[in-house]
Amino acid sequence: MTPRQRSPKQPRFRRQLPEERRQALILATIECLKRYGHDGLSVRTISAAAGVSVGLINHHFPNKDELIAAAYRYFNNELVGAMLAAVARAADSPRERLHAFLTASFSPPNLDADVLTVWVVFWGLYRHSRLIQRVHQETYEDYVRLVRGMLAELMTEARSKESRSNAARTPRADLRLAAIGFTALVDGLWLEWCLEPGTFRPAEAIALCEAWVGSLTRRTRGPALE
Amino acid sequence: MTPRQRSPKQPRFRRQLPEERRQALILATIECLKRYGHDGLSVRTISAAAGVSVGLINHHFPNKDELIAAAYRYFNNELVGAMLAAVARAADSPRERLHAFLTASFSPPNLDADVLTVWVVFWGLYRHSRLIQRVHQETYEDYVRLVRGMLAELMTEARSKESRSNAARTPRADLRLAAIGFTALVDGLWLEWCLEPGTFRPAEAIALCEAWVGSLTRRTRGPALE
DNA sequence: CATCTTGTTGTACGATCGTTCAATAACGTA
DNA sequence: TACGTTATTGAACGATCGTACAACAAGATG
Repeated sequence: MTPRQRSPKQPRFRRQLPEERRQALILATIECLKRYGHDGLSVRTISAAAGVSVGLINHHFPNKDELIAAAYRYFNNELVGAMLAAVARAADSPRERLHAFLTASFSPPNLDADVLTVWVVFWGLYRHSRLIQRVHQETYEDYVRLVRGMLAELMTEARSKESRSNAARTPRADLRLAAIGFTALVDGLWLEWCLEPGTFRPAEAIALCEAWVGSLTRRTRGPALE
Repeated sequence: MTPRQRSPKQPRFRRQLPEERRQALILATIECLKRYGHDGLSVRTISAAAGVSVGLINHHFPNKDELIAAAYRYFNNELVGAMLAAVARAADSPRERLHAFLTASFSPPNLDADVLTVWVVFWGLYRHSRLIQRVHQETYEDYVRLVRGMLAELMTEARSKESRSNAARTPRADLRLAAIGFTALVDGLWLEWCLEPGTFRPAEAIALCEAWVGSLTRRTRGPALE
């Protein structure tokens, strides 16, 4: 009987370093977001998921919004970090780097409906929360720089390989628009797949993106302008 | 003084037909969604925006979720209807129809950060609400059919114009992937603009989409497959 | 003008929200 | 072992949530 009875030496809880506990709460927040969407963002749900009492959140974070912003920062950094790592891991051919980027974009853990749920909730908070806006601004620029860098490599490579006569003709405006279009295509396909996974395979999404980049570099002006 | 004093014959409220009141509540719901995001979805906020007391919502709708689902249905129908109308209004050239579609997509009232806010909140509800899922399924298929129809026109036109020898070569798979890629590009650009309106102009988004479709129809296989 | 129907009001209720705070106890340190 | 620091608990608070419902009144009907 009473298998639940605590032996006298068994502590009822374990103290942790503030940094570790903060990280655990951040992970619990994201987990709740995946499981319950926006409704998962209550201190009671989060603290229960973290195996901790309600009051502890306000001991490690000034308020709930700061915890959510911290979770958003972690989530963003995780994504950008994974992308940077995937690209860095690939060979130094621009084409292979792009392929690595796309493969990472269209495979787990990124390609997951739960991940979309998390993003959507954060987007929903974006417009009315200065905190979320600031975190977005601070973390997203690394992602933009990565995309622009990859495309710039590809376009200069294609430019130098194609012809030596008009080597400097590709205008800067094309890189800007190319990055915009590429990001839109990747994000749009990712969104589409997460909303309805049955309609196409990840490999097809990668092929679509690579074909877009291909038609971009085959002719110097690309599909960016008619 | 007391300009607020009601003259004895002034009625304190006006009775309306259930259908009219329902519609007014739906419009108020969308308005609150635009203004306050997810936090605007409370019966008190909505009823205040509609100039009506709290209890009236539960008199015209079985519960709050049904009101939200009705608002989602209206919002979807409004968008799809505007798109169908814009395309129907255009001349019968497939190119012009596509242009009309893109122009409607990338101009007000669709191209609006407030509209994005509304979408994001609905997406956030999608995964955990059977009601929202059903409404989405019922209303979105018209949109998909419109896009597929436009692209099919363009591809068959390009096919017959290009060469009579291999007229029947364009595989069906290309239309499917083309529609997927096109939708992704349009939605992705739209999302990007709403999140950060300063980075590119609507006309540039339209040009990007038309260039994509152009490179799709120039060579029979298009950028869909390498 | 009296009557009836029913759209509308506004209070009340229980549940849940985020936050506060005094009490508790885990665990490093002397 | 005794002490001190502080991470942790859990009850309590006021606010707000969605819903129910009895009372009210607008407007059609006779």
